[in-house]
Order: sequence, then C-alpha cells, then structure tokens
Amino acid sequence: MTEPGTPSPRAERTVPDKPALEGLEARWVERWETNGTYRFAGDRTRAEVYSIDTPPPTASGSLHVGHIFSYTHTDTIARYQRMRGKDVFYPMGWDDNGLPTERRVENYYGVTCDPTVPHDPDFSPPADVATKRQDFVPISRRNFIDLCEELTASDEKVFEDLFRLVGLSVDWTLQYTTVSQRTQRTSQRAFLRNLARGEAYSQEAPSLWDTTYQTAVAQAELEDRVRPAAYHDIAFHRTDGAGDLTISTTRPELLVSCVGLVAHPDDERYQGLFGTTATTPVFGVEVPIRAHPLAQPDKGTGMAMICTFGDTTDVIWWRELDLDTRPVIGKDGRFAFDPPPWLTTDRARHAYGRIAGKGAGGAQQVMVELLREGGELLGEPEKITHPVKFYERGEKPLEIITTRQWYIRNGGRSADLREALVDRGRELDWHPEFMRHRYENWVEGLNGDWLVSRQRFFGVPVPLWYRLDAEGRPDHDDPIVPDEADLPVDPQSHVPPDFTDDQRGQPGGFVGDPDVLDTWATSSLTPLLACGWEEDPDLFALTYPMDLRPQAHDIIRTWLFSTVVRSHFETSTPPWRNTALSGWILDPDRKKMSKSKGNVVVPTELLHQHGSDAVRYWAASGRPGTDTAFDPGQMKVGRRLAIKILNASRFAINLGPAPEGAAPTEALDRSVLVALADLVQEATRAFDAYDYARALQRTETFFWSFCDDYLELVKTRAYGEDPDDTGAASARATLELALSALLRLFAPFLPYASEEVWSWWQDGSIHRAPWPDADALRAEAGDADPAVLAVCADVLGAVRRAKSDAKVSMRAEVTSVAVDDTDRRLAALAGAAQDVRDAGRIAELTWSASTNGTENEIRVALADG
RNA sequence: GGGGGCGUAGCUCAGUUGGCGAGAGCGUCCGGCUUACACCCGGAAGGUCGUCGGUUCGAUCCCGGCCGCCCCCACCA
Repeated sequence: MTEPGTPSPRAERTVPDKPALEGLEARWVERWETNGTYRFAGDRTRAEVYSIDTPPPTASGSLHVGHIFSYTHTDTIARYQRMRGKDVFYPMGWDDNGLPTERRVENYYGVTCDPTVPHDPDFSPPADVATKRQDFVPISRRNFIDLCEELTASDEKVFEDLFRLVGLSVDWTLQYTTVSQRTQRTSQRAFLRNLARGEAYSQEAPSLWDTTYQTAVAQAELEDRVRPAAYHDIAFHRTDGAGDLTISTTRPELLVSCVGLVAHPDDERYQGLFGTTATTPVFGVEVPIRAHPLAQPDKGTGMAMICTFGDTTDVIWWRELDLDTRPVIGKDGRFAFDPPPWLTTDRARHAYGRIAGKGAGGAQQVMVELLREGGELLGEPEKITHPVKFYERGEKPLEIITTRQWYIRNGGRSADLREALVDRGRELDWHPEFMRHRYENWVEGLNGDWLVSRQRFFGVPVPLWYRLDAEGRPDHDDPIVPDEADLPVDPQSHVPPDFTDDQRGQPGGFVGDPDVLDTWATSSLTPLLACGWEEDPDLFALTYPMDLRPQAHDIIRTWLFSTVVRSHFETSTPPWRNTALSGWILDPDRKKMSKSKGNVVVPTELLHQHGSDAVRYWAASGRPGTDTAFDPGQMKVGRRLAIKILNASRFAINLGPAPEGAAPTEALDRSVLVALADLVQEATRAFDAYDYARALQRTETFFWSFCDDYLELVKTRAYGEDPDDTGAASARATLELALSALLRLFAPFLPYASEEVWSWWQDGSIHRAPWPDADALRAEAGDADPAVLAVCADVLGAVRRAKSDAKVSMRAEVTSVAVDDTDRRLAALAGAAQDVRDAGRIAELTWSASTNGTENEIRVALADG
C-alpha cells in the first residue's frame, strides 16, 4: 500500500440536505468490508507494523457492555496508528475451548459428556431439553465435541456481527479460535517444547480440586467466598492418660483424616506435649503432637488438627512434618464407601459407616452427632462466617485431593525464575503505569507452579501417552511424545509411534493421557498463535513481539502473566511492548455490572437506540484503567456531537470550495489555525501515551467552540457573493483545512460520522487518511496571533450576554460596543473587527487602551426596543 | 496484615511540569424559531477542591497524619 498523500477536497461535492446518523452503520460496515479498508497488508517492515493481541472473548456467553467499552478503547488506538501510517495487524480470536463452552453446551442441549458412551454417528441432540442436570443425556466424547463446535460457530458469528456494528477496525480475515486444529497444534507444540526443556513436569501431589466439575484447578483460578461455618470444640485424648486436649475446627467431618495435632513451638501451654501422641475421638486413631510456626496461638485453643487435606495449610504441615496420608474424600466430593484401613476398632468402623458415601455437609452433621454421643463435643458449635476457597466458576468449596497433574514452571517454586519474570514485566510499558504493581504483587506472591492439566473433555489434549508395565501400571516418568509433525494428536484415539491400537490399555501396551490443558495454557499463547509462530515465519517476523496487549485488569494474574511466562520460555522476550488495562463498567449504583446481579444491558439495544458513534463516545470518555459508570446520558452527548459534526460540516462544505491557490490570509483565520495546531499536537501526544480519552476530550472542547465562535464569526465573510473576494477565499480555505483536520481527529472515536462527512467532499476513506500534521497547520498560520480568536470570542460573548439579559433575540441590533483592553489584544481585535461587527450585528465597534494597562472591559449598548 | 486506586458544583468527571477570577457536560432556572443544526442556539445560578498540619512569596496540585469509599493479594484450625 502506498503512503497516503495529504488529503485534498474534490471539485464536486455531494452533501445531503438533511444529514442523519440513521443508516450510517449499515452502509459503512459494508463498504469497509468491500474495500478492505482495515486489511493488514503485510508487505512492509516490522517498524511500519502495529500489531495488537486482541483478547479473544469467551464464545460461550454473550457480549456485554464491558466488551463494547474496552474493545472500543483498543479500536481508537488501532485507528490512530493506522492513520499514523502503520500497517495495523488487528486480528480477532474466539476463546471457545474449555469449561465455559462445555457448560453452555450441556445446558443448551441438555446433555453431558460421558467418555464411556460409544460414539453415535447418527446422533442428534434431544428434542426436549432437560432443565435439571441429573436429567441430562449422557453422550460420547466425540458427539459432545461436535456439539461444542456447532454451537460455538454460531455464537461467534453473532459476536462478529456485533463487533462490526460497534465499528471495530479488525481485519476480519485474521480470525482464529482456540479450539481449532491450528490452535491445538500450536498449544501442543508449545507444551512439548516446555516439556523438552524441563519447564513442564508432572507430579502426584495434593492439589485443589473442584468436586462439581471433577477437575484440578490452578491458584490463579481461585476466589474467596464468605460462607457460614461453625467452630466445633472437640476432645482429643492424651495417650499418656493425662487428660484431654481441646481443639477447635470448622471441619469436624475430616476427623477421620486426622494425621496429627500442631501448635506453635513457643506456645507455653503445649511445651511438654510436642513429640507425644493423642488419640482422636470417635475413631481412636493415635496421632503425633508436633510444633510448627504456622500454628497460631491465638486461634481457637492454639492447637489445631491436621487432616489430609482440609486446607492448604494442612498440606504445608503434612509435607514439612512428614506426616501420614489419610485421604477419604473422593473426586466426587464424597466419603469413600469402604472404611479406611487405619480404622481398626469396631466402634471406629461402625462410626465410619455412618458417614460413608456422604458429601461434606452431610458427613459433618453425622460427625457432630457421633461426637455428641461420645461426649467428645465440648459445648455447642459456635456459628461464624469465614472465607472459603472456591474455583471461580465453581459452586462448591474446593477440596484438596492427591492426584497426578502436569505443571508448567512459573516461578512459584524458584526465586530466580520469579525474578526473571518480574523483570520481563518491567520491560513492558503499562497503561496506566500503576497496573504494574498488580503484576509484581502477584508474581511475588506465587506459592506453587502452574497446574495446567484439567480433567475435562473439550479442550486441547495433553499430547502424551504412557507405557504400561506388565501389571498394567502406567510409567508416568517417561511419557511417549508425539512427533511435532503429527500434531495435533488426541491420545485417546491416536496411537503412539511403534504401538498398535489393540495395545491400548493392555499390560505392556500404552495408555493415552486422559486430560486436557487448562484454557489459560492455550490462551497464554495468543501472541504466538496470532502471529503464526512456527507456521508462518514471515508473518511472525513482521508482527512479533506485538505492540499492544489490551485487556481487563482482573486477569493480569492469569492471562497477562501466563502469556509473559510462555513468551519468556519460547522466545526469551516479552510478548509485547505495551499493555493497556481497561477498567470495569459500573452501574449507576457503583456496583460492578454482572449477569448475576441482573443489571446487564444488552449491547445491541444500546447501539440501535443511540447509534454506534454515540456508544463509542461514551466508551472512549472512560480514562484508561479507570472504572466507569454506565451512563446513557454520555451516549446522548455523543450522539449530539456526531449530529453536530454532520451539520457543521454540511454548512462549511456547502459554502463552496476555496478558489484555486487560496490560502488563509485573514488574522482571525490564521489565529484559529494556530489553536488547531496546538490541539493536534496535544491529541497526538495523548494518543502516543495511550490516553485516547484525553485526545477525545480536547478535540471535542475545541470543536464546540469552533462551531460556536469561529463559525459564527466567519460566517458572513465566508458567504461572500464573489468567490474571489480575498476575505471569503481565506475563510473557505481555512474552513477546509480545519474541517479536514477536525474530522480526522474525530475519526478514531466516531468512525461513522467522520467517514460519512469525508465521503461528501474527499476521496478515499478517512480511516486511511494521514493523521493531521501540527507543523503543516502552523505553517499555514504563519506568524498569526492566537489572541485574535480569543478577543473576538470575548467580545461576542459580551454581546450575547447583553442580549440575553435584555431578553432579546440574538439577531437584535447592537448600537455600539466599546472595548477597553491591552494594546496587544486591541491590535488583535482590530485585525478582525469586521467579523466581530457582522457576527454581533454591531453598528459601531470602538476600542481604547485600558487605563491601567491590564484590566479589560466591554460595554455593550443595545438599540432601543 | 501487604499492595494499589480514589475523595473537586445536585450527578458524571477534567484540571500533566505549584500561580487561572477553579472548569466541562448532564441536571436546574431564564431567554431565543438566529438563511448549518429546535436532535438547536444564547445566558444564569451552583464549589471553604474530604480533613488537619508541613514545605513555599503562593498549594486543588508537593510532603506527612487522620477520615471515608473501592480494587487486588495474603490469612482462612
């Protein structure tokens, strides 16, 4: 693509009689697509490319106002960079793999995935969609995945149409999905390379487990929720017979899993007990009493029971004190049916029989009864509320269950790596800057590596197999790795090299890894994915590392951080140069808008009601990184602005073209160009700092005074019957320059109105026109005095005030205006006196130097009547 | 407990190198069909810039202490 030249008006102009916003979206969306206005050319150098790592929206939900808000921010940057002459690489991805999609498919069709169900080639979804989960129809993994793909494809089309309506200048030929074959290939390749370099490893260890979804989850996906609970004081019996020990617990049902008691090493109450043992109530199991600094003397009785596993502190105690492992809760969150082997007495085994098969809540009730029956519950439970860890999408508290899982190192267990990743963060420019703290805060607070395997179905499979020994036990330490050329693989259906399908699951044969990779394990690769890593080297060289990652601030700890981790390992660079964090949308009560609160607004309705430019105006008024109130009032303001642009432009353009070779010669005209040059400079600086909101605000302020003052002042002269009249020629030349620049300043924000006006009198798309040039405008202005416009506006203002006070029409005649001011301002006024007389309908305008040289005064005398 | 953001007109917010009579829009009130726009135009009222100190000739702005609101992280027997 050739560098666009300086725009110049066409000779013939086509301006509608009654310009309107209605219908602009439909017309321009289509033309932009037909003309390839936003197409990435890819034929320039890296320095001339601006590449954007667009956040792939979750395809399984619906787009909400927050999407419109933040995607508009990015779009203003994209449009600005394009007008600065950059070849903008602006792809769109759809995040359609992972749990949200599974959940949506389950509910939408009333089905669940059961890998044991055979594939049904003639399957079609149930006609009557069940509403209750237990009534969902179990279907095979392959049928389930087919449904996932079907539904996401139609969801994505709806999203695309909405984003086009918003006016995102995305290159729609650059779409990717996170569950496509290409993405799976990239994701598996990246994982295998992590494995080969030792950055990925598997380990059997206690991990956080969601019993509803029956999958392990990662630290980054946790959230606290405050739940009711109760302290239960229960009696442990000292083995030496010297009495009982009281401990307080909120989870008495875990008593059967108790592997020890712990108190702080300095706790005087328990000094003699460390190293001795106690027996658990009800079950009579002997457990050691130990000391550990994490035990808090001021909590409960200062002595806690350690269970495998009640919470993450238990895991630490268990590991560091080298205690036994006594798990009883299964992956479904229920107590195992058979009594565990460490229960040896009849009483213990009988008691266990009463909690076997129950969930945590049911087991707790029974346990309290058992304790009470044995006189081992001291007093009544004391009700409290406390924070409990949940999977962010989960419905029940997490349990901790020992399972084999895959991890990618992220610095959680290595100070060196942690430091290296903090440093990578420092290589980024953060917008706004203070968001950097969230990143560093998170990285420095990590307490384990990144758990990437998930026990789910719809996702990128872990691309590995394991050899089975003679007893049919898998060898997890030496996985069978596919050749990169064979990716993507599904180890559940594909056979590893040197094996045959009938060896699957047989002793001496192999077994495929049943898990899929965490959705972030794939999302963390969006820069590699979008830029064609290992697939399109030319594109990759042209676009990576990318220029910008826009995203919401709440996923710094997940998406942003994990992307930095993967790029650090894969390319030894940060993934981008800049990251821009957008804020939340708050409803008018200052609460975060969300579906569960029922206060979401449907974006399509907003766009149709106010118009896309109006909604974009509201969005772009939100400062970077700042939470912003949902405000239809601002959309009305934006709509008014867009309409004003249409009308003012129509007026200016209809005055007729400036004669050949005309230039701004009048003092007032050149004065407005000086102010305009300042505006362009400021807007440019703001955009370069990613402060689109400031650029918009300054442009808007300028534009309204341009209309109210400059247009009014220049109107009469510009009408000039004789087009060769120098005053009229100067006015028209100035209006052309100013309007052209102003439209281009507005183009990133109001792409429809600005494009519409542009098409009336210019060739090509405004969105491919060059960004206005402050120096060129300054050159046109020459040595103009910026005070000219200011003084004229002051006088005009005084005249208006006088007319308003007298309650007469603005068209009323003014007998005389006398101005006292400084010499400099009077000189400025003198140069534009006729414009002021015309605009104010002033018969006589006089001026004289103010007596003290600084004060100014404007006296207005209205005609009688 | 650690980190971060924010308190300016009734509402939403600007205020960038400390000096303006502290601004805008919305809302309110008053006026006007003015040959671009009644989806409009003009005007007015309205603020001890959270609070108390400090630095300075001078503080909405810089420093410190409080008060209040919000977010993230940690703790979770």
